[in-house]
Amino acid sequence: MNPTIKDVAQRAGVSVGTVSRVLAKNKTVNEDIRVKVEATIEAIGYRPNILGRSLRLAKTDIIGLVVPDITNPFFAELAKHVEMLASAEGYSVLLANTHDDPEAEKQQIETLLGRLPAGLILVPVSNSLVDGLVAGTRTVTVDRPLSGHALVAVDNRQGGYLAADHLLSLGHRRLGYISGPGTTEVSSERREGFLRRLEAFRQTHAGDYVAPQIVEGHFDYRSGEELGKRLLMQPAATRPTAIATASDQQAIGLLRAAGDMGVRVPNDLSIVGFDDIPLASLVLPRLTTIRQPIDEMARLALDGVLGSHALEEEYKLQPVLMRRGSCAAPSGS
Amino acid sequence: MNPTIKDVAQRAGVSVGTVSRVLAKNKTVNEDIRVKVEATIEAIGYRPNILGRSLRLAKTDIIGLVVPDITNPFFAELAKHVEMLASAEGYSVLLANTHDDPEAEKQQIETLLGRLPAGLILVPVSNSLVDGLVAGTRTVTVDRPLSGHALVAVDNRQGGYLAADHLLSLGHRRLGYISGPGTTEVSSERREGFLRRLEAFRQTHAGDYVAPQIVEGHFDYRSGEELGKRLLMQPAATRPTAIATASDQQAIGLLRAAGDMGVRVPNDLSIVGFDDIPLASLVLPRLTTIRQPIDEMARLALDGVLGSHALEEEYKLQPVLMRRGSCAAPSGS
DNA sequence: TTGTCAATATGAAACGTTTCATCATCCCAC
DNA sequence: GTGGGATGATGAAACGTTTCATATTGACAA
Repeated sequence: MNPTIKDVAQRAGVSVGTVSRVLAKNKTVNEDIRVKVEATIEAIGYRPNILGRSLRLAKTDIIGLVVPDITNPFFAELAKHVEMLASAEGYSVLLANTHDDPEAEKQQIETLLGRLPAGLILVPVSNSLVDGLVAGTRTVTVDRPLSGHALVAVDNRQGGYLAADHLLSLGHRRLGYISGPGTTEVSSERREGFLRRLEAFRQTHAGDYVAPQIVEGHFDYRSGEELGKRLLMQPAATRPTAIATASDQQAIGLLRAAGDMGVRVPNDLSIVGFDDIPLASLVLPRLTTIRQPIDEMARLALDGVLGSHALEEEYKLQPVLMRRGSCAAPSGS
Repeated sequence: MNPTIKDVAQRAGVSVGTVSRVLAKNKTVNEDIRVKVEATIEAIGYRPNILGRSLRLAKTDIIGLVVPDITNPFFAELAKHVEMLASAEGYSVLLANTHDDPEAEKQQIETLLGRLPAGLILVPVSNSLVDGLVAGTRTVTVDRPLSGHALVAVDNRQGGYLAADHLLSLGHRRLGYISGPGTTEVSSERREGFLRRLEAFRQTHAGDYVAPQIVEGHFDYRSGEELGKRLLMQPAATRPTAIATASDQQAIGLLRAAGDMGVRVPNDLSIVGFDDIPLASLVLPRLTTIRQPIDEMARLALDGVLGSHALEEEYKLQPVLMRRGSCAAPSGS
């Protein structure tokens, strides 16, 4: 088997306690001995057994990361940043997928907690608190709130607001909105922000105001495509000249629907997405979208989980509008 | 703190050894006692401490998964399947990104090995063997080979062959090929397969044969776009009527380049990708591509790592051509 | 010389399991 | 009634650390 601290101690002619203190770096240890022990460690290729240490210290160097679906580019991006930052601090990341299933989520979180992680970063799918979640582990939720826990998220209302504002200022009046599942807070906040801006517009331009057409589905490509078709299937006179979506995936699905139906973007239809996933700037046309500063979110989440200070309740970040090629003034104007 | 096995033993009036045997399920234990112990466990909410167990057993329930970039849809898909299968077997997945950097890879693998994983699933970026990697942990590489280790991969030559075959049979003669980095085996195999089919064609249709135009870059979107532009910038008379790529990301980049330059797909240009990432069937037009059976690859990799049988050297899977909308007969015909 | 203090090494306990060699019961055959 | 198997519980050791109380040493002051 691998050499243990005992082997090092024996070979270096000191006690295991001393070796341990050498390992701990900051402890006071006689220089000569330190050198000898370090040489021995090098010589026999000793690597501390992390299990022994963790058992003794009753904590691990592991961060649990629970996401609905790692295949979703937004969460993949989150995972990448979390992993980068965590490994820079000597932590490893344990990945779990919930597939948007509350039952699976509960299961996953429970086995994760069983591994005594240093902290948990969670994108929750349900509001059902897992037993012991509150008590035990430092937990930060990302993107979606979970009562009783710190949340790192973008200001979704502001995001929806920006999308509507951009389209209105380009001159669009007949707007469509492709929403995410009505049950999720994220989704309703984005929609709310969108509607709030429209409402403000109505206050000042009552005559010019047109009620938006809203459809609702999932956050994924397919849903964007289907709902997009539904909105675009109308005669040109009533069909929206611009559509905002609750996710870039939806927006890309919508792009596809538009292409299928011969609706040109941005000439006949303007589109603004949400998230700014990497692909957003690679589709044709490049997608105008509301960017979530996901690197910043990862950093805050990890700081929250690893930091020793008390957890804030909410870290709301400001989304920003990325103007690209999928929006233009309506063709009539 | 959490209740320990000692608490259970004490409360149930038995020894810790007995509780342990109850936990082990398959051991012989008196029925009454079993019931009482289980009740006690339930009553005080005892959860075995996994660190104590792992230390004693000198092994963990953790699978290390090392990929170049979790943001790449292909690896995200791999991670999803590995995680699903692993968690069904009671294992958790530790995720590490190497960013295609050999130094980072070495670092990541070393800290991973320090955690004594039950096995390692690795998409290697370099051929430098990590010390102790061979000796210690059951390791399976995926997608790319690493000498001395089991490999799960698609038959890349066959994939390239299929792509060329499809394009030839549609009537294309002036072919282009966008390759991945020449240094990677995966990339050269795909290209090789492509060229082999062309060579066979030349044998039988020497007069009809045109040498393919080959460009080389990275596997990502951007590279596909740039290299695509380079190929398409030629006058229509010499420009390829069909291009195969080494990845779907490249193909999607190429799609974008074509769109930018007013080259219509599939009318003016046929495209066939490689991988069949989820997005492939969602772009417009839907991408004809060489599919890697990634779920199967994940299953084989996990079986290899967890199974007790000796590791095979190679599991080569057969890729399959997915005919979708990005290919058509050349417009002249 | 003795006492004191600082510096630093030591040994053992503790973390929570599993396992193995013992030990206690009980039942049955003779 | 005794011997001997089964059956099943027990106690202790072991896994590899860290830490804490204790021991050792040397220097220096009184």
